[in-house]
Amino acid sequence: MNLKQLSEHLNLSQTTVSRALNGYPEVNENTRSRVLKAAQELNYRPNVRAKGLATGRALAIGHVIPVSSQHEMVNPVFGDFIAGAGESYAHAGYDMMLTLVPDQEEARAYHDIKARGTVDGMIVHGPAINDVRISLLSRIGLPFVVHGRSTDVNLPYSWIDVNNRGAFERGTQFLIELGHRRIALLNGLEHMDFAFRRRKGYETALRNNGMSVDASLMRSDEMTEVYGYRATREMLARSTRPTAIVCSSIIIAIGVRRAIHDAGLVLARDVSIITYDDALSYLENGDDVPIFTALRSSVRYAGRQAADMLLSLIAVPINAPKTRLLEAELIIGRSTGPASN
Amino acid sequence: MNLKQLSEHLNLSQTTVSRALNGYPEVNENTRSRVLKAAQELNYRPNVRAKGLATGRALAIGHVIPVSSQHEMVNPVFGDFIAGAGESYAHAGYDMMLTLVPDQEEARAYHDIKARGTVDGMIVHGPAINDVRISLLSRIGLPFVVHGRSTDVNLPYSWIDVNNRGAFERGTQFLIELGHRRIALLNGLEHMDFAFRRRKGYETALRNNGMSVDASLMRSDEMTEVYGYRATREMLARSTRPTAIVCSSIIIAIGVRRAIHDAGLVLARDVSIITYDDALSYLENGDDVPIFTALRSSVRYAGRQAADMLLSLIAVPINAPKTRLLEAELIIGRSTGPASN
DNA sequence: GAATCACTCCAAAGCGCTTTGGATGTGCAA
DNA sequence: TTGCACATCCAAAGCGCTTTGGAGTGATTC
Repeated sequence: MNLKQLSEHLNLSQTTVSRALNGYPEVNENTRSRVLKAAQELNYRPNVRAKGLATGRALAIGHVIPVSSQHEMVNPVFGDFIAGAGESYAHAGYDMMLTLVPDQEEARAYHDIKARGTVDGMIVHGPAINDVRISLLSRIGLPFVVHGRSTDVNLPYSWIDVNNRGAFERGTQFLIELGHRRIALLNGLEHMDFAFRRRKGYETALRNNGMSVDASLMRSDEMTEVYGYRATREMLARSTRPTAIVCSSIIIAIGVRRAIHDAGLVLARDVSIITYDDALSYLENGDDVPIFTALRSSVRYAGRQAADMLLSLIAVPINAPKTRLLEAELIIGRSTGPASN
Repeated sequence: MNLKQLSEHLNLSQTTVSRALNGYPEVNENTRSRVLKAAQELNYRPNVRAKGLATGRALAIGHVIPVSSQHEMVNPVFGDFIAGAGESYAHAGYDMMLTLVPDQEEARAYHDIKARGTVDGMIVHGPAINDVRISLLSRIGLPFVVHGRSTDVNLPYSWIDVNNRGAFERGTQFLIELGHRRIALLNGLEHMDFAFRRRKGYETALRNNGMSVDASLMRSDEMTEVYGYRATREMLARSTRPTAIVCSSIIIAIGVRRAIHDAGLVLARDVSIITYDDALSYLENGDDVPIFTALRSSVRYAGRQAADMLLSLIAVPINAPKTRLLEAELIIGRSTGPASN
């Protein structure tokens, strides 16, 4: 069933039917309801490609998912972010287009996508420090929203981010107030902007309290369970082991907990953990009482906000960049306690 | 830069340029290389929408992601499956289109997608027992591949699946041979086909060994860490607690491990765990020595295979349904030991 | 020398929609 | 009655591509 058939069936022109369906004023209300009724009954759906060709809009949003080429790893927060964004797209009648790209090829991928004309806008995932993609996309002229920010980029651009620095400063401060002095940081890869900011927050808290920053207590890697385990096992084997560990992901924290158990130590009593928590649907941080003391911010919510932001940028393109800074909340769970020595 | 501009720049017709770019024979090789060179230099990319309109093909594959409406949960294996599939699509020049749909509305979603004409084929995720979507898609006439199978559907259809039943039979048998007699099952939701088959496998192993199936040792729910924790805590509190637990997901197993620790018990010595492991990139089951004894099959690999299968079905539509049954391998880790009593 | 053929190329139609630029009809003021 | 505004509708162009149905040119065949 296409427009032509529908309009013949109604004895109307394609013009009128099209206008009736798209809510234009120059059509009689009786006619409009006739059209809508018939469209409903005949299960008519406009062909998106044709519509896109005619309007120049693709009615789709692109997500370029960087896949770590060394680790072949997809960021686990991705599913929930997408779930949030998908809700907004569905409401607005937009499709979501995914492209998975090895992280070095991202720049080319954006060019391709622009040239192919399959999307009206993009969400940029996983910004690094001084990320080239931002100036690239600005030049390309495709509306975009960054999930995160990029330190050292001084172009204006739209983003939604969590206050990573503030969150980690607060989390670290919390541990310091519990008496901890040897506090380790198991961070994500620090060329990533979020990880960079988290380290800054961690360091700020230490310095604010007159403590020195000890490089041997800081790690930076792809955020897996095994990483958390190994790094912790190694640190706990030292003569002066850390009494608290700050993790950049609940998955790391799970590995840390395993290492603590394996070492015959008790969580919260011997070693405290505080972790960042993206509130992933399948990795809820406990139910009534949180497992981990955590800095929580829902990545799903961020996805929905990012999508809304992008859709409004597309609707009114003259807009100045929009930004939104979310605060993570500190959740007290059962993984922290006063320093043991 | 579009075809018209490119062809004017080359002093050729659009026809010839189009044919040169698409590898048709009726064009002089000198001309073709001239065209290719110019296209390269001018960074020409055909507009996908226009191409799709003209050919009737969308050059995109649809994935409808069911979102559990009660739990707002996105299946965590999804990211890795997509990563695998994405590799195949990229090679073939296909885009990937995602639609997130509350699980009750799935049927309508497929109709919409077909009518909108945005995709050439679909991957069906998370099939239930007797899943209506299979007959629906057959009727709609859109090529599709199911990730999983659907018991009680007797139409022919293409699928790729793991031998869930065999895997769980084998895993349970392994525990029985270690002397376990009270073996619990923490399964996924059993209206889902994979979970149904897993239970069958588990029960088969018990029966084969003359053991009875004890409903109080079986749970079925959304596969989260908290579920694993709660169910285990509750079972361990009984007078006759299970000595081994079979889990349908490594995330459940992580919750189970936590409950075992919390109960003051020791993994493998007091309680054994064997789990299904999708080989998720961010939840690797340890490195050298696996954390959990597991039935492992890479969901990423399945994604790639599913995509290849679908692309070949699209290329040669007359094909009979393709099917592929993967075997999970049994990995011996440190979560299993002889029964303690 | 005419007919045939292979090789190259092109003009134009068509994919399903939107949108421009009227056309037609009606009511009302002058 | 004329003129005009307004409401309602339509024909046709155009979005960027593919593909059909030739057309032109030498070379080959008889």
